[in-house]
Amino acid sequence: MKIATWNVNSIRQREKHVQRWLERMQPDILVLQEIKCEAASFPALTFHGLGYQSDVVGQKSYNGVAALGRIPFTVAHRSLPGLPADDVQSRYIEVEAGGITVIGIYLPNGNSGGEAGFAYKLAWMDRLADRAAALLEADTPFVITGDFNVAPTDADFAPGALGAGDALVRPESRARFRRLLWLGLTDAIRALHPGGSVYTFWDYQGAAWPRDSGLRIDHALLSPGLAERLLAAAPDREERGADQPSDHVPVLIELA
DNA sequence: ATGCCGGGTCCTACCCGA
Repeated sequence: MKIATWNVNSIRQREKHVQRWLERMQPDILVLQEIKCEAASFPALTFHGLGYQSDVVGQKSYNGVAALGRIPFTVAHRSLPGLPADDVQSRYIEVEAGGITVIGIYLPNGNSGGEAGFAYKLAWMDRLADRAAALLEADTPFVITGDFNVAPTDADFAPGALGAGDALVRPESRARFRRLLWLGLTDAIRALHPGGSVYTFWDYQGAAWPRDSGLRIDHALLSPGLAERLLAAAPDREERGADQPSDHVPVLIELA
């Protein structure tokens, strides 16, 4: 089973990129982040023509996530359980497919909005840990994948690519990421690539891509049973070299 | 740390991302 994630930075700008990538890689499930549109503007017909059903958690201008599947899937949640009822940010989709729960997330960046914006990120991560704990308690096989906006260790960003006060590396963000691991989840990319740079994002500015000044912030965390089935996990760097690319590349994992 | 790039939108100056 192949499960993938991709922050596309506007699906309307990246429709052709996603189409080509689906044809090339044939993931069973692909979750998307930062689609930056409402459901009515999502190019569902394009993907349907490739054999993919879709479900969209849309939002105008900002955020927005979606799931695409070439195997049947059902939607379990369109928002992160436990968040306040008046939270309007579209950042979470949870689907069930092939006997697995696939959670696609666009975790808040935390650098805008001052300390309140950072507190929102941390609260979101606390609710995510609650959700993971509930699924572990129920013995549900699951993967949480998407744009976590956390570089877990200093090996996960190029020297100089981030300042020490950045919300992507602040100790509070990293502590909450570690809590997910301590619950028993496996960081799929690091399990198979324990050393070195395995970046998933390169800024558009400052020639970050040609200098390979990247970040590893898109992740796939596996429940214990799925970790035993892990065959492959890697970002697809090739996509960053495409014409008019997203600043993130897809991350693909394969399970036996 | 930022806004050099590249999305978005009450359409064009300003907000946001990481």
